[in-house]
Amino acid sequence: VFVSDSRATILHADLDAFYASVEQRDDPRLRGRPVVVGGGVVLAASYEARACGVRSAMGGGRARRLCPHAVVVPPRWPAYVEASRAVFEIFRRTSPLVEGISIDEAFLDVRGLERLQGSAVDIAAGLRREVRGSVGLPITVGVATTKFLAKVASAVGKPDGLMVVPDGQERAFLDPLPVERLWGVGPATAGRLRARGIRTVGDAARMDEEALVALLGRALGRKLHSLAHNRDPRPVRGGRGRRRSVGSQCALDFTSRPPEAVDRTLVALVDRVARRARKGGHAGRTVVLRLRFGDYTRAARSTTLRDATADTRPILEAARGLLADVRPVIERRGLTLLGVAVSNMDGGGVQLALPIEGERDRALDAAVDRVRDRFGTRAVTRASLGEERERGLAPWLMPE
DNA sequence: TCTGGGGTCCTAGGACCC
DNA sequence: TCTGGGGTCCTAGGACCC
Repeated sequence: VFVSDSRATILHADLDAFYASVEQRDDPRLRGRPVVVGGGVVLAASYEARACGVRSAMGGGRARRLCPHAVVVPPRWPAYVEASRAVFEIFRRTSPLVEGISIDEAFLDVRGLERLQGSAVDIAAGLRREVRGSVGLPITVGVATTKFLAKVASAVGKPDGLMVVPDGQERAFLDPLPVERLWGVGPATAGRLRARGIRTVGDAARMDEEALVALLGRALGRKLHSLAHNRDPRPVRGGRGRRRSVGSQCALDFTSRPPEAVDRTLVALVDRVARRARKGGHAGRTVVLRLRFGDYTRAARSTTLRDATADTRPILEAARGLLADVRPVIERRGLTLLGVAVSNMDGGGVQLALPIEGERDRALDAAVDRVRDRFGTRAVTRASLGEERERGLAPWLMPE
């Protein structure tokens, strides 16, 4: 197919059953057999295991009941990180415009590469061959005119597939799909839609935007209305997106443990979060304590500091204060999960988190993005912002 | 269905300011 | 003294995603 003038140039590339596929690649005995990665909770299930109904995020006990002959293996994080790195290298060789979404998926915009590499479909096929050939993993690629539709296409094309939605065929492709395929429709939203008889994307597309807004709220209603019509203006953005929070949590039944044990866990969590924040050059103003109680209800408590920080001590102090406030609830209901996060990394407005030592340039880049986004101007550059700050014209850009 | 760990975004109400 | 409209920030909760 020659589609050099097609607008379908966005690729969504998604590794299939990623962790499980890495395990099958590295241990030939696992090939062709149902494989479950993770014991307590299923982190990934091979397609053989999925055939028995095993899904990720499922409890390990249920998975074993559904698929008694499955091989359960513990996760090997370093192997997954290395495999991901190798695949992303191929992504970046394929297109200069790559937006990573997670460890195993990315968007690529291949517009303008046709003369060099052939049509978007050719490029997608080549990408799949190369990932299979040099990394040894199956990958599915969706090709379409928008990010959203490329993602839907890859989901429909799984596993080990190539799914193209040609320019002009978008509605025909989307309409019959269940609404759950829309990004942002989970069990709760699907239930509300179903209660109104909306089962397919086509049903949603036929609704007025106001009706969807009335049903689901402003943001979600508008978004779903747009997506159902394949309106998704988001460009593929290269580079790292700006991180909004850094957190860590630990699921554990603390009910029979003394308060000192809870505090020790808190200290360890804060230490890990602060370390990771510093390593990534992040600092935030809001400290969040996440809790799950004995009855599996959840709660979060937060407090906002005067200044952004990535230091262990102020974060720990704040977290201890929050914990003390919820102590009575914990004593009544028990505690089964404790988490700490540092968020509010941009301090609101266009203000920037305090940069950690050595992070000046990255902080300036982020400030440039932020100002451009906020004011819709391209007139600002890193040099001009840095200069403004230096001359004291915009001290809020990078408080030190 | 007996539930991990890492995140994102949205909503709503209250405090506060002009 | 009472009131309006417009805005920001903070907190809490919820839904969703991988």
